Amino acid sequence: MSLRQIAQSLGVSITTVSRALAGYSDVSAATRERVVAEAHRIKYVPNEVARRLQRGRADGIGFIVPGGARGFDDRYFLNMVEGAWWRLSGTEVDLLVLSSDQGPTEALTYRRIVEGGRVDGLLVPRIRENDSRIDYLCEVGFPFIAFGAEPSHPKAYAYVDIDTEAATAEAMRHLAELGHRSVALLSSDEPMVFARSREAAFLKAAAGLGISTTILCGKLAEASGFAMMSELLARPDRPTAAISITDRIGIGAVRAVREHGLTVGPDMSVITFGDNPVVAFMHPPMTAISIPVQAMTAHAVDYLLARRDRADAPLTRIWKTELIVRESTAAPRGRSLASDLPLAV
Amino acid sequence: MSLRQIAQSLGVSITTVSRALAGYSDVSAATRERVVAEAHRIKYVPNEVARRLQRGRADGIGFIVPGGARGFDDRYFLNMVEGAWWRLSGTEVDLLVLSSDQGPTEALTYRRIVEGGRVDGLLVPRIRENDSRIDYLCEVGFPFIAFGAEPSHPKAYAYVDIDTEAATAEAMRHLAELGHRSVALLSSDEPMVFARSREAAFLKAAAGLGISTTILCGKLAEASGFAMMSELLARPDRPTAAISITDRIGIGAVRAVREHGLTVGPDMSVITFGDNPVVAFMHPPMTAISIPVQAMTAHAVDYLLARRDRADAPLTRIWKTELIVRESTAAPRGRSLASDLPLAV
DNA sequence: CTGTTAGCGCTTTCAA
DNA sequence: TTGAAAGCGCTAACAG
Repeated sequence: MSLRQIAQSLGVSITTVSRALAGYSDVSAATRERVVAEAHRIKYVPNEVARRLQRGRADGIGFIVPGGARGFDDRYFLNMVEGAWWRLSGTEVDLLVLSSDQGPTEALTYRRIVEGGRVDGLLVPRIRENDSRIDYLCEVGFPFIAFGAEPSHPKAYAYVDIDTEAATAEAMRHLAELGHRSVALLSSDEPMVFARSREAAFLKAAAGLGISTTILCGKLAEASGFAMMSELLARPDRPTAAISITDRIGIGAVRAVREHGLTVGPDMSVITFGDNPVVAFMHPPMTAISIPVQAMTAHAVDYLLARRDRADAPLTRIWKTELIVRESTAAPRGRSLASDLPLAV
Repeated sequence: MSLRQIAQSLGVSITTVSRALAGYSDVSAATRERVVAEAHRIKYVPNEVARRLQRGRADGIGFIVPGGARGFDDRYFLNMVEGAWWRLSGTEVDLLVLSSDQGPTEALTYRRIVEGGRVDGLLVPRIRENDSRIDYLCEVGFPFIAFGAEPSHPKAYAYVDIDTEAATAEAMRHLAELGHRSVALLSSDEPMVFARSREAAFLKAAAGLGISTTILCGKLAEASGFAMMSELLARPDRPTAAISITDRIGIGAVRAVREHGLTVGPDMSVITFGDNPVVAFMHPPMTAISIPVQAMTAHAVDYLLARRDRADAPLTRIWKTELIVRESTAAPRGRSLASDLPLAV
C-alpha cells in the first residue's frame, strides 16, 4: 500500500496522488475524488518513516530519562510523561521515552538522539550544575527545554521551573505562624540545580522570618529521608519542623517520625515539595507544596512543537505552586500560638 | 555529517564507507581504519530515519495508552512505561508512548501506527471483550503482546497476565482465616477482560470456602470506590470485607470507611489488587495483591524484540502474584478466630 | 492542472 | 576488495 499502487491503478503519476492526498488545491476535483476513493479502497496509510526522511523532520518529541541505576526513580518523571503524552494525543507527533546513562557515554547518547534525527525536540529534566548536556544542545542549536533552570549558564535557553522562592517562603510562613522557630531542610547533595535553589530559598526565607536553620543532605529516596529524619530526631536541640525537597524523602521522613514513637505534626511537622498523589493518602496526609508538573510539561511540549516551524526566542516560564495544608503540620507541642509570635519583617 | 561527506573526503565510494562502518569483513583493514578515523573526526552519527526506511524496520516499540478522557488513569500504565523503558535502555530501540482514543477512530489510529511503520511491535494493555484491536492485529500479522488475556478469542495471540484465580483464592483464604464469612468485590462494569476474570475468580474462590458474596460495579476511580463502599456500608447485612479489583477503587473505599467513622480492618477489611506503592503508605497500610507489572512488561518487550527477527510462536506467560498482608485486613469485630472456623474444602 | 526529475541518507544486490 | 546502480516511499522543484 504505497502511493505507487494508487498511481498505477489509476494511471496517474505518483506526484498527482501525493498532491491529491495532501489536499493541495492545484489538482482537479475529479482527479482528487478518484484518488481519494482509491486510497480509501485499498486502505492506504502513508509510510511515516519515508515521510520523515523526505521532510527532514522526525515528528517526535523525546523525553530523556536519566538512566543508570536511577531511571524512573521518582513519580515526577511519570507525571512528566503523562503531561507530554496528553498534549501529544491527537497530533501526528510521537512521544519517545529515551534513556541516557550519566557518565562518559552520555554525550554520545545525546548526539545519537539529536543528530540521528529521531526527534524534533527534547525535554531535559533534572538539570545539573555546569550541565554539559545544556552546553551541547545550545551549541548545535537543537530545540530543547530544560526542567529547572541553571541561572548561571552563559547562554540563554528555554526552561520551565517553579517559583522556588515564593513556594518556600509560603511554606516557611505557614510554619512560623504555627509557632515553629527552628526548621530543617532535608535535601540532597547530588549535583542537581533544583536542590541548590531550594536550599538557597530556604535560607533566605528563614532569615526573613528569624527562624534558625539546619540543612541535611542525602539521596533522593525514602530510605535516605528516613535516615536524615532519624539523625534529626537524635539531636537534643532538634528542630520542630522539616521541609523535604522531594516526595520520596518526605515519605521516608514521616515514617521515621512514626517509628520513633512520635506524632507527625505536634512532635515534628513535615512539608514536602510534592507531585505525588501518595502524600494526600498517607498517615497523616502530608502538607505539600504542589508542583503542576503535568501542566508544565504540556507547556514545554507546546514550545517544542512551535519551535519546529520557527525559531522562537527561548521560552522561560515560572510556575506558581500551591501550599496544600494537611495534617502533617501543626503547632509544636508546648508552644505558643501564632498570635503572640514576633513575626519578623 | 553523512556517509557522503566521509566518502568525499577520503575519495572512496559511499558503499565502502557504509561497509567499513558496519564492520563488514570484506573491506581492507587499511581502508576501514581510514574510514573509521574520518568518521570519528567529523563526529559522524548515522541518520536513524534513513536507516529505518532502508531496512524496513522501525527500531521502536509502541505502548498504546487508551486515550480520551481516561488516558493514564492508573499508575498501572506508568509502571508499564517504566518496565518497558528499563528493558529498552541501552538498546537502539525506542519506546514510543502512543495514544488511541476509543471509538470509531480507534481502528484508524491503529492502522496508522502499524502500517505507517512507526514501530516494530506493540504493547496493548486493557484488553476488552471481543476486542477489535486484537482482531485487526492478528489479521495483519503484526507483532503485539496483550496485557490480560481474552481467553475466548478464536486466534491464539501473545499475552502476559497474572494468575488471577490463584491470587484471588489466596486473598479469600486470608480473609476466611481471619473469620470473614461475607465478602464483597468492588469491580467495574466497563468492558475489560481483567474485571470479568477477577469477578469469576472471586465467585469461584468464595464458593470453595463457603463465603457469601456481593459484587458491586462502578468505574475505575477513587470516587467510584468511595461510592461503592458507601453503598456497602449502608446495608444492614453488610459484608465484613471487600476486595477491590484496582488500587484506585481500593483507595476510595478505604477513605469511605474512615469517613463513616469506622475502622478499616475490624469494621471493614479491604484488600486491593495493587501495583501502586501508594497503598503501603496509606492509613492504614493496605493489604494488597502485588502484581509484578514492570517485570511483566520487560518480558513482553523481550518477546517483541525477538519477534522482529523471527516469527516465534505466540508467547503466553502467567505470573504469580504475592499477597502482602498489611493492616487493612483484620478479624471482623465480634467474630471468632480462625481456629474454630469450619473451613470448607 | 499534471508529469518528470531529483533526492532525503542509507543499505544491498550485482559487477568488476 | 571496491564501486556503480537501484531503491526503501515519499515530497518538492521545475517544467509543460
